[in-house]
Amino acid sequence: MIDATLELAARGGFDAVQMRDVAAEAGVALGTVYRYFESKERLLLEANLEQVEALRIRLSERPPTGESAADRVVDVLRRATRTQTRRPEATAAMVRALGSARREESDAVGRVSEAMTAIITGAMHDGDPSDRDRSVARVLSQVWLSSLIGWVGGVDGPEVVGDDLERAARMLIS
Amino acid sequence: MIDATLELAARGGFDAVQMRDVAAEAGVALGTVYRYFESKERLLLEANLEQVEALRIRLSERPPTGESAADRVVDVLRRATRTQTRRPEATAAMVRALGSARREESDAVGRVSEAMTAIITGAMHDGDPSDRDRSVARVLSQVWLSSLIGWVGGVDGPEVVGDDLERAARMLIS
DNA sequence: TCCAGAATAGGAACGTGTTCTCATTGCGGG
DNA sequence: CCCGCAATGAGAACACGTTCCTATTCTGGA
Repeated sequence: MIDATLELAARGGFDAVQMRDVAAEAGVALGTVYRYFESKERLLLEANLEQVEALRIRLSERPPTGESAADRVVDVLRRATRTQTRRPEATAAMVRALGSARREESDAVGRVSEAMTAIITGAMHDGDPSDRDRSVARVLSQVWLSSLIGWVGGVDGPEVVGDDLERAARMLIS
Repeated sequence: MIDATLELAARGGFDAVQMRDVAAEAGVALGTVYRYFESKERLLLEANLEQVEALRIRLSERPPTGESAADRVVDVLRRATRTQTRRPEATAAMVRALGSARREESDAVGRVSEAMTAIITGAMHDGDPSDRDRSVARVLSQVWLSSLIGWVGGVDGPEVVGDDLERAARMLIS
């Protein structure tokens, strides 16, 4: 079902992910989709979580390059952003699910946000992150989300996401 | 119509703002609402813009206190956050509209975002903001949005919004 | 005052997320 | 093998955002 979701999302964004179509594409009944995902938002959030986890795995295989912590963080964020802006419709669908989540999906939103923060702290240096590291990473993940919202909402162009993140990272990481 | 929207939003959040009810509460027909607001999101965004502008006016009447730029920015952000967390349902409705906006509403989202950024630069010091000021203010407005999303989505408590903003402001403003 | 055109009221209708019902299928224990 | 029960299929039904249509009301200019 998540594969079907990603497929439909990649094709036409949030609106193209219609629960009846997800069911049909996955070869199950509509009720079965709702048996495992309580809402369309949750379905997209779980799909998003899978993508973020995949990114984390890719990063562990090919760690970021760069001398300083700031360079490594920027490298990670730019790579992530490039991946996301390459599949605009799918990203837009998942970002919209993130931005319009209700309380029922707070756990899924929290997991996505934690995964993004962990990716950033992981790029800073080996070992446990300090409190300040965590604060910086949290801010960067917030900039990340807001910037993506601005992009999928048509306010900014896709290059703005990476630029926003780089500027923020360089200001925050001495 | 915007008053009716705010009234309904304050009562029950995003889901309580039903276009038929907005029309009834405002004493107009449903088609009339759609004549002036092309979608529910736009209606909520215009309502949000009104609130943000009202905040800007309040701030110009009672400017932020504080010796340093950082203190003044924190003061402004905390006051704004307190206003927002006092009306949780109404804020949740407007934040959800911000987070799920489509391209058609990009102008409204852009205006809200610019207004928030202007509020922050205005708190820093008199006169024109420098490029760095603008960058800092943009990051803070992005943290603001993401943090509100986390709060209305039930991921974080209301106090986290102000704390996030204060931490970010103190890290960014020397 | 009267007319043309815009604005509005009132409400039907459509699409899609969500819920619900009921029949059918698949499965583990007797 | 058969029963009980959970999972699923299939689809109807409902709610609400959105669109559309028609009759009525309002408004500004001749």
